[in-house]
Amino acid sequence: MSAASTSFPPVEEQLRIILRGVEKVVPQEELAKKLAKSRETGTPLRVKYGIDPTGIDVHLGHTVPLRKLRQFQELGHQAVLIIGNFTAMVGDPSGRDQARAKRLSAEDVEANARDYLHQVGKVIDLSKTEIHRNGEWFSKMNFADILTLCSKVTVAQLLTRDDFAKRYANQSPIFLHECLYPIMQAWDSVEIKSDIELGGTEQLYSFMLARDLQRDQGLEQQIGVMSPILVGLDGKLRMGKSLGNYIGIAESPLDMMKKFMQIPDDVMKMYFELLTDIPLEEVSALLTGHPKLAKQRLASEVISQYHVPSAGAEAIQQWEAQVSAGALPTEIESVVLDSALITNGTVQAAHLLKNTGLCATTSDARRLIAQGGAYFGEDLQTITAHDQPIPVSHGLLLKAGKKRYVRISLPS
RNA sequence: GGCGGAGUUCCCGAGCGGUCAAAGGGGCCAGACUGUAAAUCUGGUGGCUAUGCCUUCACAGGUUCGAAUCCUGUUUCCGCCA
Repeated sequence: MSAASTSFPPVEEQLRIILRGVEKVVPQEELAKKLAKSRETGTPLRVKYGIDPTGIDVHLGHTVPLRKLRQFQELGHQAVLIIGNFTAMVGDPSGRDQARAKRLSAEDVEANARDYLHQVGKVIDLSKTEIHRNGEWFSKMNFADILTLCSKVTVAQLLTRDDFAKRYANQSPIFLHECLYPIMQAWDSVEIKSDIELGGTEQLYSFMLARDLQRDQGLEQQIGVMSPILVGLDGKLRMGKSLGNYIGIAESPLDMMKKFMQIPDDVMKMYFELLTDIPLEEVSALLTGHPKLAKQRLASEVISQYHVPSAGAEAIQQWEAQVSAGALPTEIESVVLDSALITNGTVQAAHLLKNTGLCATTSDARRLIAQGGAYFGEDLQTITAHDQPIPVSHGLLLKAGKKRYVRISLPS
C-alpha cells in the first residue's frame, strides 16, 4: 500500500467533500491538520468503518457512511473495513433501550460477512479496501489482556453514554458483555491504527474511547466523522429493516422510484445531501421548484448509482407511464383459484377476495367491499356487495385498494 | 427472601359483576382531496357457512343466572424493603 506517490487535492477541497452531510467531527479542528500533514507527507489517511455482520440487507441508511468512505477513497485515502465477526457475538447496544435478544453463531457470522461484502462492493471500491475481521486480534486475547483493556474504562464513563444512562435510569438490564462492546470497537482502532473513523452520531462514545486507547498505546489519535441518522420513508424514524421503512440497494429501479415518491417532502433535503453528489446550491434550487420534480431527480440520481447510469431516467418514465398515469403495473401476480368455489361460473365477491389473498379474511374482504375499495375486471368496476356474484374467467383482474392487483388463473 | 402493584384486542391505554368484541389515542386499511407526498376530512380495524353464531381481556381452576371485572393457584413484569 505505498501510496506515497499519490497526490492529494488541496485540503480545502478535500474538506468540502468530506464535510458534506456530516453532522459532527470530533475533534473538529484536528481534521484539517491531519489532512494537511497527509498531503505534505504523501501518506494516505487510514479511514476506518466497522460493521457487525448480523445479516444485513444493505439499504440507503447504510450507504451514508459507506458513501463517505468512498469519498475518502476517491480522494486517495486508504479505506479500512472492519468486519466485527467477534463483536457480532456481543451485539451493539448503541441506540438500544433494551439488550439484544439473540447472539449469533460463528458460521452465521461468516456467511453474513461474505454476503455483506458482496453488497457493499456496490458502494465502495473493494479492490482498494483493506478488510479485517476483528476476530484476528480478539480471538487471541487471554483473560489478562481483557482485564488490562477493561482497566482503561470506568463505569462512570460507560454511563455517560446516552443509551446506557437511559437504561440504567429505567433499571433496565445492562449486561456486562454489552459494556465491553464499545471497548472492543475502540480497540479495533488501535489495531488498525486508524486516522479517521466513520459512523453515525450514536457512535460518539466509542470513537472517543478509541482516542483514549490510541493515546495510551502511543499512537496518533483518530478523528470521528459522524453522519446523521438517515430517516426512513415515514420521515420520522431511522431507516431500518425492522421498521419496514427502507429502500434496499438491491431493489429494482421502479420499486425504488415508487418508494422515493412516497417520502415526505421535508426529508428530501437530507436525502439529497446524504445520498447524492449533486452540488448543494443546485439542491436548493431544486427544492424551491416543484417538489414532484425534485423528488424524481433525487430518485433518479440514487437509482443510477445502484443500477446502470440510464436506469434513473428510465425509472422516471416508467413511473410516469404506469404509476402516475394510473396504468396497471407491468407485473401482476397470478393466483390460482380453487375451482371448488365456482358455482355457475361465478364466485361470491368476498370469498373471491379472500381466496386470492387480496384480503386476509372474509371479514376483511367484506369491509373492503363495504368501503368501495374492491374492483374487478379490466374496467375495474367497483364491487358493491359482499355476496355479489363475480363471473370468473382465466385472467380476470382484481384490485384491492389503490395498489394491490391480482389476476385469476384457473386450473385447466 | 419480605411487602405492595400490575399483566386488556397490532401498540399505548380505559374498563373493575350484566347495556363489553370491550372507551380514547397511535398505527394500519379504505374513500375524498393531491404531486399515488404531507396535512386535512369521512369511515373501518377478532373470526365465521353472518342481522345470528363462535373465540378473545397472562395461564389453570372456582364463585355466580351472568366475569375482562370477585376468589384460589401458577407464571411474568414492576415498585418498596432486606
